[in-house]
Amino acid sequence: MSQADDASAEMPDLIVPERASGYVKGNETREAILRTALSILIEEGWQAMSMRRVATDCGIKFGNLTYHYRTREDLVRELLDAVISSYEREFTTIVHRPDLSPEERLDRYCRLILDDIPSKKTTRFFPELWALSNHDPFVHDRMHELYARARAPLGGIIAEMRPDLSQEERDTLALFISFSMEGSTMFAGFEKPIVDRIALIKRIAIGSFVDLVRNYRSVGAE
Amino acid sequence: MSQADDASAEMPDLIVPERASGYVKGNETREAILRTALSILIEEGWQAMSMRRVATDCGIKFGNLTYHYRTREDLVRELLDAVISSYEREFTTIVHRPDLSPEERLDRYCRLILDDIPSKKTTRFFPELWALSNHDPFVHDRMHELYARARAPLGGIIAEMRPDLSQEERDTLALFISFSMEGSTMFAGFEKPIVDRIALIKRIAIGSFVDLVRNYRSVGAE
DNA sequence: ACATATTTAGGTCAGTTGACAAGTTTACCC
DNA sequence: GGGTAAACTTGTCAACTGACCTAAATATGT
Repeated sequence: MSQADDASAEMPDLIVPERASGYVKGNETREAILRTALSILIEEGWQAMSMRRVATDCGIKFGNLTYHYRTREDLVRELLDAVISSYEREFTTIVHRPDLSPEERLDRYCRLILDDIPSKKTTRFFPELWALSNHDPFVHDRMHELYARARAPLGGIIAEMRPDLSQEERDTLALFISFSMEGSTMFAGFEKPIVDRIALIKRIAIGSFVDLVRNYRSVGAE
Repeated sequence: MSQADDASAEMPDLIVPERASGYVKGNETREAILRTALSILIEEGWQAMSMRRVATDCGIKFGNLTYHYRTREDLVRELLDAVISSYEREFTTIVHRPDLSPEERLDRYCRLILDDIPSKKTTRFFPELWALSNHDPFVHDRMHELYARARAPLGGIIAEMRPDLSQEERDTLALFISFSMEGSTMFAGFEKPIVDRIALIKRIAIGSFVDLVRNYRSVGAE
């Protein structure tokens, strides 16, 4: 369960779209390229991730890199897609346990996300993504697509707990819970000030979310 | 000059440390430089904010810019400090109203922050700051210093409401409320998907926070 | 008005960047 | 094994970056 340690920070999960060329070498190289690029992005940030730097760190020639990714934007797009896809997979294969009560599943969902926050990959990657999404419509759309998908199971749980609420209210509750946890990245993330208090944070957060969904009163209701 | 005018029109607040040289022209120029730099940062992101670009947009010569800020890092540091200082001032001159109940002050505090989220300056600046803080210790420390200061009044309110709690628990409650609101930036910020639901967001968030502080139970207490 | 410190202009410099255009080598299929 | 497409190498290109340096213009205190 502990994602903070080991090599997961340096060799993060990546879902690389295979190119149907019949050759395997190219796909391997592309995966190596994306892994290297992500590593640089995580370790040193956006500006350090130049094409030449990626090629050098990856151990391939610059020309070879430009063969696989003709422009830098091509590389960036596929990198973001690969990383985002890995999170999608992580979040869709969960909380499908009809034996648990909605409250228990809400607890597990939040715990899963909060457990992931302190990982180096998550702490470093998402702020870069947020910043980039402010200036790149493609990144913006792709990112919110991911968030909507990651939020979906939460919406389902809330719908079970509160069938009396409107769709909009349920969606907004899910959204609030979701971005509340995202906000912890800068404080409870990797090498952040309060990593030691993360257990208490989890207790407060999850308790608050469960209470919120259970006791939320609609605008009109009195 | 045109860019600088745009900048001053959209984000008036910027606290530029005056350099005690007796000359006023230089201070004016430095303010114009920082305003221009912030404008570029907000409009086009980090990498677009080169020294030459700042000089051009500011309407001054490149050499003049390098006179005022010998290196790019000097410029960046003073820019971040200037912007952060403006937020500090904004957040410390509030909620000093003994006539209001703690609950009301908590409400106002949260409302103040949430009202600021959709502004272009806040939506664009902070993600850049978060990303940068992951790779620059100076930015990291300065940022968390700001957050700690902005969180202080919240801690005071919570202390009034819950004198039974330990310092750590109160601090962590304040932290949770604080970063919960920060997380809304990517979703309820400027030109973000759900700006139209922001009223409901505020209702949910503030209601949830008030309930949390009121009803939070310590770990040991049963 | 003068002397002095501050501010601005102009230019040079080496280094890096991304895109591109040839080539050569390698891997795969029949 | 030979043919072909993919994978890779090598080199060039213009553009841009930040740091630096010197001289001119300007503002300030007296």
